[in-house]
Amino acid sequence: MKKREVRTLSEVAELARVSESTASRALAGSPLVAEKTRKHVLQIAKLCNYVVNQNARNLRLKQTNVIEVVSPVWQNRRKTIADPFFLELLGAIGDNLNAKGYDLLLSTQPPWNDDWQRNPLMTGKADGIILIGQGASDPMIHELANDYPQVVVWGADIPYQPYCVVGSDNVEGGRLATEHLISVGRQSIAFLGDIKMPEIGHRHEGYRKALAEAGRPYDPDLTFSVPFDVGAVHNSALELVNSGKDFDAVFATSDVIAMSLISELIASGRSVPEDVAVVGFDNVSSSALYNPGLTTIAQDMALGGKLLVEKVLARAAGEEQGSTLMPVKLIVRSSCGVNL
Amino acid sequence: MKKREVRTLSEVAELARVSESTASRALAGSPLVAEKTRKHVLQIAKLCNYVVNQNARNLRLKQTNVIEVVSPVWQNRRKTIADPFFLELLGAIGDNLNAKGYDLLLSTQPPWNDDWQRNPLMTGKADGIILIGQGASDPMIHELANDYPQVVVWGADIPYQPYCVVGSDNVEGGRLATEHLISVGRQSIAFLGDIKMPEIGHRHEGYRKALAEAGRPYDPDLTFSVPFDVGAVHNSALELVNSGKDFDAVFATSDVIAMSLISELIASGRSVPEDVAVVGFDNVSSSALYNPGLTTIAQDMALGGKLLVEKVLARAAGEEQGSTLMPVKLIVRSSCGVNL
DNA sequence: CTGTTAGCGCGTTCAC
DNA sequence: GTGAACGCGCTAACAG
Repeated sequence: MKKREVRTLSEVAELARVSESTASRALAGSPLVAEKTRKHVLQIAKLCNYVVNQNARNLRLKQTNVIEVVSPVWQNRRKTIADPFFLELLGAIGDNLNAKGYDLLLSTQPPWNDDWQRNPLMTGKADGIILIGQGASDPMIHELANDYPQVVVWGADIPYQPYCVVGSDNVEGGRLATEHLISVGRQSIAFLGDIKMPEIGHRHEGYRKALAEAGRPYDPDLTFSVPFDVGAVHNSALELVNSGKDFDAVFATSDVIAMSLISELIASGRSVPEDVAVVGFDNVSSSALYNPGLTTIAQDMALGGKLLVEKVLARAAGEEQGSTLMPVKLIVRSSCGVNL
Repeated sequence: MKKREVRTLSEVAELARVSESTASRALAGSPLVAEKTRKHVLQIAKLCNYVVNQNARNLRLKQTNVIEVVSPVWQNRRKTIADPFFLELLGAIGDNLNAKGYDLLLSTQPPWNDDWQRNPLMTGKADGIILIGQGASDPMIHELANDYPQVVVWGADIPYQPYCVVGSDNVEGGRLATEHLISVGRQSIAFLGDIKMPEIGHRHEGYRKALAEAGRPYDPDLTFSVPFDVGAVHNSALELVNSGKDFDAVFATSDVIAMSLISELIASGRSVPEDVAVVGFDNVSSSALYNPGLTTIAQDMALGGKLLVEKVLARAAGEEQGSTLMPVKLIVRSSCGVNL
């Protein structure tokens, strides 16, 4: 079994009887080196299992080839349902980063914690940051993006905040969901989600828009605001279920929330979709496996990951990059019954 | 708005009218520096928003404060259901790493790809590696762990492979699941899962053990082996559903597989738990939200993350660390009906 | 084409 | 207590 001891460039150079520079050039595939000596150096390097020390290389090159991904969701992980949506988006980001030769540093803490010591751009740990979700930290993001252009966020495009964001067309998503519920003959449609979060706020806008388009009145009592926290999701679903309100449909603003709601509905003796139709949001992979199959609004996570990576790398390279709103799609399954 | 320009230690030293060494010592909190000058340097540093460059620091210290987490699951992500189980374990790992001041480098590629160039231990990118899952790459893991002790894997403890693994007692889990199905009065219990994967193999052992303990015969035709790949999960669930085999219970080896199966069962007109009882594995958070609530075997992901981190850091520090088998627990919900 | 020199930003000997 | 010098491992500028 060959030992994989880490060696230094100078050792390789010595063994190959060339200078460090030539060894370096050979390894980097520089055209400034003779084909013969290049082959020689490469062979020696392979022989002693040499690999360049990225740390030293990065120090010299003043770059890192690392992008940090931060999920505020994680800040209160213990209270939070591990939403598969995040994993799917993370996967897409990882794939795209990898394809471009970048590493992914995953952080559970926002960059502005510990008096900005956590900021990987300041500590030289990363070349850029992808922030997942804005929530309440929008002002901090604003400040961060103001100092560092190489920041991109996944979330809602808030007009007066001029940082680069990639996200779905949440207004249209909300509209589509609600429109579908209306088209399927439902009369009283409730809304379940934390409208203080920008993305959810937009979905609520779409909800009201669809109502208006159909000439329906908007009843504020049918909007149930729920923080993204497992106890609260549960409580709000319960609150809605036990509200005594008369509703025959619910637009739940995430698939996980929809599932939580449906399980409560069923526990309370109501059936889905017969008694109440439900549409979710995200098109998480398990929504197809749910019983009943969840009708939902699909976000294109693959495209999202691609765009986030493209933009953050472009910005790290000094280019300008604007925000992008991605189209959404209605996926019809069984949780709303059939068209009447 | 204050600019957060990255400055160097020598600049801070100059501004503080001390040498680089003293500045370095002051920032590191060394006792070799006078309290007065320490305060002074710190103030200057704060004033110009100085943060030490970790890259340079690490190069000097020959360490990285980074642990790489690799999930082979990701190698074929496009075909794979984003299993929430992974996200929950990842979260636990991240929390523990963070608490110890370590960063988490997430990799979609195993360290032995690209002729070992991906190995973060060789490139100086990380101090240790946590591998999630063994699957078919067991020989490569074996070789890797042989060269580098600072590797820990989540999976099944295969006796003849002497690397450090943390995992659940899968045999006992399989036994508990099957025993429950028996105790609930089921006669013909099928097994659904890819027994070529070590962990699933152990669960299958437990399945047979419970059967034997109850004096039941083992019918190989009731074991349906399914690769962890979305199409195949679906196909195998379908295969099982349409097999014509006479079964009134299924032990599905993950919650996601269980959900997929149940949705097929229902589509085929059978009801759960009345016609067939199902128990899953993992106790993923959404299993409580499923309809019907999924009876399952809980793995302690929080403990798992804690142990993985403790062991990898200990090993990176040169200490010995053996494998750990964690206890599992049966969580009874509605998918098996009530005890007869 | 190749070797010599210098320095990325920091921590740590060793003198004073 | 403090400063000067050195080197972590590598790449880029400059000669030749």
